[in-house]
Amino acid sequence: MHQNNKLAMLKEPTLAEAVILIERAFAQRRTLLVAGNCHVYYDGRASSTLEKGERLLIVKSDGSLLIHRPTGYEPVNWQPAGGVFHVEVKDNKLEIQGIRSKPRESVKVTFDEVLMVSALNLLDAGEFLLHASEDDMHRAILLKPSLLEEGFKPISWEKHIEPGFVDIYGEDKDGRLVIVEVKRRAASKDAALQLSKYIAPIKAKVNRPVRAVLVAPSLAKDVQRLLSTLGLEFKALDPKDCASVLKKSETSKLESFFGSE
Amino acid sequence: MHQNNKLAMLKEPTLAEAVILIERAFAQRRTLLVAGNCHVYYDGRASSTLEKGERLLIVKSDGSLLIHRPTGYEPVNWQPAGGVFHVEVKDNKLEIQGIRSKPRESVKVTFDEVLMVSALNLLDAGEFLLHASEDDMHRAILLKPSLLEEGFKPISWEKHIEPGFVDIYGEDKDGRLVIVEVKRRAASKDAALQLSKYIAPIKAKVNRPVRAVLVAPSLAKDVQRLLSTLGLEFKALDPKDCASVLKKSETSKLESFFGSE
DNA sequence: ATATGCATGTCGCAC
DNA sequence: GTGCGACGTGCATAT
Repeated sequence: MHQNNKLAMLKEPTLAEAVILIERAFAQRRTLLVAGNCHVYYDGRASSTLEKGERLLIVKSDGSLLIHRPTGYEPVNWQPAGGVFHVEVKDNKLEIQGIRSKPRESVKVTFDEVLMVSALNLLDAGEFLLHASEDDMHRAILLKPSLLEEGFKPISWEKHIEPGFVDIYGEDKDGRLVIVEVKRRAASKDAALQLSKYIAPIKAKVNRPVRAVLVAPSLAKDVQRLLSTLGLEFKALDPKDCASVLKKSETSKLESFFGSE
Repeated sequence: MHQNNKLAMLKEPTLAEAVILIERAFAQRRTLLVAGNCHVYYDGRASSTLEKGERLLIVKSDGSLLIHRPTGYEPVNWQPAGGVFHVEVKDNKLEIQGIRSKPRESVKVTFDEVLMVSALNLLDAGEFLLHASEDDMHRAILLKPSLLEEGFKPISWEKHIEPGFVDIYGEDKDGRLVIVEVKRRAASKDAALQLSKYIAPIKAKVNRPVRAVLVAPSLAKDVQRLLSTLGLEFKALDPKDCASVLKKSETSKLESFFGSE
């Protein structure tokens, strides 16, 4: 077995050899990888069985568990963080079981052959930044309301109006109220209906003209017609363009602080 | 390097050694694992950066890609199946890039240190079976309508009624129409609203009493009140109980075929 | 090809 | 703790 502070690994170990390394990986909270021939049972919110085949099992230091088949983006079985684990050799098979409470569920993986075991001590404090989320779109519109239309003045955002929250709430150049629903993907029928359900309650409260605008990069097939039926408007806006607006704003803030050259 | 038909792996290889194995893994469509210190850029539907840290990269034979940090169920970056990959050593760093079309996007992983590389030839034809989906609930009710209520007679399912599809559609023991919306989790406000929007169109068409029943294991906090407001009913039903009903039905079919002993 | 809705969704955030 | 909505959601299915 190769082993040092960062990495311990076994190639085609016996089950007895594997179980020792796996136990130590659990005890020391390493990232554990086990590749081999196994079957899997899951029971919890639903239940599933996976017949024998070769897969990769990953158990992370926070107690999350993933079982990956050789194809597919998604794990075939999994457990979110917080599981506790048990490993043993029984009937000449290596059993790894992860149990989670709230909700109560368990995954049992039974290997009859292990290709590889690896215990990794991964250190990762790197920052992760994502741009062009729906939240970026909100912020871009608040920062530069003309993205929606000239003369738009935001009043509030994430405002709670029964029956839910309105993304952005403002008034147009003629003083009419504007309700804005933002989507980072092509707006579906559902988005239009969601927006429409706010109109009546708000009209009832404010007693002045109310407009409702759906903001999204595009509209799904038949949503255009639905919009006119429901009396909604549409404004095309791309999430990545919003991210640029925010970035440019950061840059110009820096420029105003440090000078632009 | 350890190597055979199923498994090739390198512990703490030089970048030059790593690149050779990685290229071969791509060429032979192996499942590739690379653990090491890296940073990641993503650009496509959105964009992201991940600063340096130790992670596990997985590239599967179908061209899906996952980057896993040492904690968290979800990959921090990823690419669904269909990507094409390129690897090279540049500026004394190992770069692996995955590119996907439709939508156009790419993930670039740059390692400055590699802890481990592994290329696995995983064979997996095992069948996967899941029980207790929403679809199982539909089927259980159709098979045994008394799960909903005594005297219920299903007429159709997944019936298209503007503005969408009704899960199950039937009539009760008194001949009233019943619209059923099924949820496998606690029913939310949204589920109630979704169901309610079918009532008016259907009433307009059939000109006889219409009931609407929400079927779910439980109700979210304030949904009870909303139900009375909207004139909806609730029937508690657990997805796993539905799965048992289906399983028992399978068993009894087998029994009627083979005899129960 | 596009649109619609489920998912063992997961995750974060507000109440 | 529970509810609610976003997600680079992914994915299957129906049109």
